[in-house]
Amino acid sequence: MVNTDVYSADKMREILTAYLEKKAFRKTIERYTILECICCMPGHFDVETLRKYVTENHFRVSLAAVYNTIELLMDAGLVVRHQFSSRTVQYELKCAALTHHHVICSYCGSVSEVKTEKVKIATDCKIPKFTPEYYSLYIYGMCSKCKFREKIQL
Amino acid sequence: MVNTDVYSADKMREILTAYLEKKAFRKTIERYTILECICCMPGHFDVETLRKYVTENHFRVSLAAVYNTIELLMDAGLVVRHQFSSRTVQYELKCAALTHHHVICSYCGSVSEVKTEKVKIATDCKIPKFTPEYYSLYIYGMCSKCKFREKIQL
DNA sequence: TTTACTGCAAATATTTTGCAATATC
DNA sequence: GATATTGCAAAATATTTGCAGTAAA
Repeated sequence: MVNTDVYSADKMREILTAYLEKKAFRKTIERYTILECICCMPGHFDVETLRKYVTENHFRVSLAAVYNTIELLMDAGLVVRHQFSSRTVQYELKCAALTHHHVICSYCGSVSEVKTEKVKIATDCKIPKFTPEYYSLYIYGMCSKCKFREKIQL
Repeated sequence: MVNTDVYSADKMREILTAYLEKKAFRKTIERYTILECICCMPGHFDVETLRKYVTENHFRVSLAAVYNTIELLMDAGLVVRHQFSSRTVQYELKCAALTHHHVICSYCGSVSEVKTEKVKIATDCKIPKFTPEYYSLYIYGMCSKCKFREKIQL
């Protein structure tokens, strides 16, 4: 059973600390600040938006540090990556991502969400030689706007 | 109910033709050749590999045409995009993708597959204002190799 | 004949890397 | 004090675009 609670910023800081200690990585201000900022950002974000947010609200960080840190936070299990369309890579707090799946309109590219409880994923067989930790489901289709647009053009 | 048959190359050519006619796009040799080549390629492929394959086996196509055509084939519902890791965008025939979900090791990045029938996805509620057409499920976790590696290091 | 599509090369966007400076351990 | 991590800028990579030429309708 996967835990779908949204963690507090405190809890996440603890997880990051435990991860850094286990891996013997350094506890830099940048790493904690970037995590802090991610916790403050609502929903999805991209690298540029995150960097702007950090820089404006706290202090200057280099692009390299942002990329490094996101990679590290993904490895620590705190952040996940999404690629909804070819252009933009987006990220999201993993504990937030666990609460919903993504619903993507193939026609206009709009992204919405559906609560995890409303979708059941059941693996009949255990996957051989694999221990699942996280399911990421993307539901593609046509949103009502595009459906309407299609209708009136016929 | 989603059709999970793997189409023949003929069937796909027909689908492409119907799509091009409906949209009043032109039937260029490049479009048919690229689709043909995709049908010959086993499993996933990236833009560069596809282009190399087309060029080596048939005739020279520009990168721009490859990008254009992949975009078009995705719109036609013949091809889907995957992004398993940050580096590589991969594509796959949609009718092939429908037969399996992707199982990705978060630690070493290896990608394997699990048959669609072995995983049940059930939406309890209809998704409001949305018509689903295609489900894409990524199962992240730890493969046996990484599990073993982790074990012997403890 | 018209113009959508291609090829080519340049432009843009995104991500990574090398190296010196800095901060953590 | 040793060195992992940062900042910066340059390099590498991936994708898009402008324009002239070609070919589909």
